[in-house]
Amino acid sequence: MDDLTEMLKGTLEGCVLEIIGREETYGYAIARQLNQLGFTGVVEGTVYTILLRLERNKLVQVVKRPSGMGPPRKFYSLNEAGREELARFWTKWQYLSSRINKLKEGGE
Amino acid sequence: MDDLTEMLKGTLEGCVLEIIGREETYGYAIARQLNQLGFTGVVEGTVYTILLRLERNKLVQVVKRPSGMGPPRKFYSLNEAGREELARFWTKWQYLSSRINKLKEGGE
DNA sequence: GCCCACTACTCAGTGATACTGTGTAGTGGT
DNA sequence: ACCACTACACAGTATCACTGAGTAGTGGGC
Repeated sequence: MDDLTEMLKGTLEGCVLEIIGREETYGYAIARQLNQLGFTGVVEGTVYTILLRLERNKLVQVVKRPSGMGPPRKFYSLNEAGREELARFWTKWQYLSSRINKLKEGGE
Repeated sequence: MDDLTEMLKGTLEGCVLEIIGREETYGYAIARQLNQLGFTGVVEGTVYTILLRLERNKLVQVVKRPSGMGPPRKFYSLNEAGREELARFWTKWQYLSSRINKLKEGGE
């Protein structure tokens, strides 16, 4: 698939929120999961910047735990603000994608 | 609706291409049409920057015509490269939106 | 013991995009 | 003369995904 970078803007962060909302997880695993989900070309560096942003914006709770497979991992889970942000994200996605699809189907 | 700015990145240009592809039209009209289609908050300045970019990237043909209602209008229509770009845009949209919707519906 | 692959995170800098604000200008109504 | 509406351009800003370089821990092959 072509480069999706620009189209991911504004949606990738929401996708990361969704993944974290399912179960407590960490950056390296999120990156691999995204790629497995078809978000090809999303590299680790990108995921880490999003995670640091989520932390800075106080949307997640962070716990550091030893790994056994390498350096310690930072596990992320959503707090109340994060769950609200995730809900807002899906509302916006629903709104926008429906408009775009209508435009695509020839709607005026 | 909340601010859609970030989510529009990478898709708004494609939407403008789609509108131009339907019939020859001009910036001011495109801006009003977008708002009518539910893309609220998209202002004229944004549309003009996109149009100038499309022109610079040689995806459109431009014709200037007097208006009778104000200053002359710049009418845009797609050339072959523009139609190809539009097709690529919809392919990418289809790909990405399907992945995101699958994620939303709880798919792993 | 030494290198290398894999795991795991950080951070400064880049490129692309939508938006803001300001300016210019033509037409028509009061 | 003034104002509203139409119509476009352009410099500057904010945000976001990405790049590249760096730091570290674990374990396997030689």
